[in-house]
Amino acid sequence: MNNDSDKRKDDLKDGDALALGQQLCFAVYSVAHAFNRTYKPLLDKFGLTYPQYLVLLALWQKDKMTVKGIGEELGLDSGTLSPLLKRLETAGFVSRIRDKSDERQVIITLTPKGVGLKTDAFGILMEIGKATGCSMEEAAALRSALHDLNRHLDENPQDQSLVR
Amino acid sequence: MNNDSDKRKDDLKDGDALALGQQLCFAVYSVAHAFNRTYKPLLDKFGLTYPQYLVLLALWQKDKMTVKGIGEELGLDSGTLSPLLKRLETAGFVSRIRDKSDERQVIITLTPKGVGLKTDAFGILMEIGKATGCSMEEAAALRSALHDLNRHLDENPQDQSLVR
DNA sequence: CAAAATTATATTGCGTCCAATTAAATTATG
DNA sequence: CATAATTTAATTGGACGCAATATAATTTTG
Repeated sequence: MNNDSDKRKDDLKDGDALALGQQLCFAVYSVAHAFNRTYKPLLDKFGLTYPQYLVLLALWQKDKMTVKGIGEELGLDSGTLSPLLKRLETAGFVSRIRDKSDERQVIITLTPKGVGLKTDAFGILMEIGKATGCSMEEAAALRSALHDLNRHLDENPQDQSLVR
Repeated sequence: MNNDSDKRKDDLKDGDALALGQQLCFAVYSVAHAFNRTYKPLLDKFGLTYPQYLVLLALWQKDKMTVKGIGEELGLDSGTLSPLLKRLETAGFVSRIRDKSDERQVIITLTPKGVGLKTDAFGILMEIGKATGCSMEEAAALRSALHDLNRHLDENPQDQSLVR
């Protein structure tokens, strides 16, 4: 059923706030995919996926972390990491050894092959740097803005409707 | 303090360029996950996932798109969209009808239920806006920077190392 | 027109992701 | 010190995301 005010519903002053192009979340979503596409051919040479590469980045900073420790660094849980780490182990980049003093924990350690890959990572870093088209300063500024955004989103009070 | 030669082993000029915190890609990756976590409780109320919500956003802008058309809007292929759209159909948000004039194409159309959800989407938009902690201007600036980055990454010449 | 090439969608397989559950080990408590 | 509560990983199931392949419809070309 029509009336003469049909059109008004979607003429909000600023165009349509629900347009994909106006959504910050979609911009982030798209860039995340774009990074993935850019990394893929570089990481394929080593048989790595991007999340696997992130785990190696974490281990190059601090070797011998537990699964939980890696999860905290990357924001991933054991549901993601357990199978991922098994694949890294099968590929020979890390070892998984249960902590003798606390058998609940599994210590992830870089193998020599895993350590050796760090050298190649600088090449990847360079390629990605070029691909972004950002200067160091631009990249730093963008990173900073994203860190702030991340902090805000994570501080977001969880859904209160279910909290007694 | 220690002997000044101690720290030389890993001082590649600017600290460690491979640190997770210094990687723009990881900042983007983390924010994408953070957005997902923020959206989840809001979308759960409607039984939607975030990618499904993106499809609806696209259809609210332009209804009756083909699978390919939606894929171009969102940067997704049929491997992702075919099952996703079936779930949206099963949930009653869209219909999938093969184009009579070109039976290769499937036209995705919003059902009344799918159209009706647009009203609720404004509420979600508001919640997300609050959660970002960004002003309109900050969000617009960040979006713009991300669009530039996206463009650069997608323009990145494909791996030339295999091309002779 | 018939064969070949192209296009649009669907399917399969693998690797994330996350929620929920399970199992084992450790710590806290009565 | 025995049991309850907590902690850590692993597992399971559902949903992306993408590469590779398959299938059917359309267009191109010889």
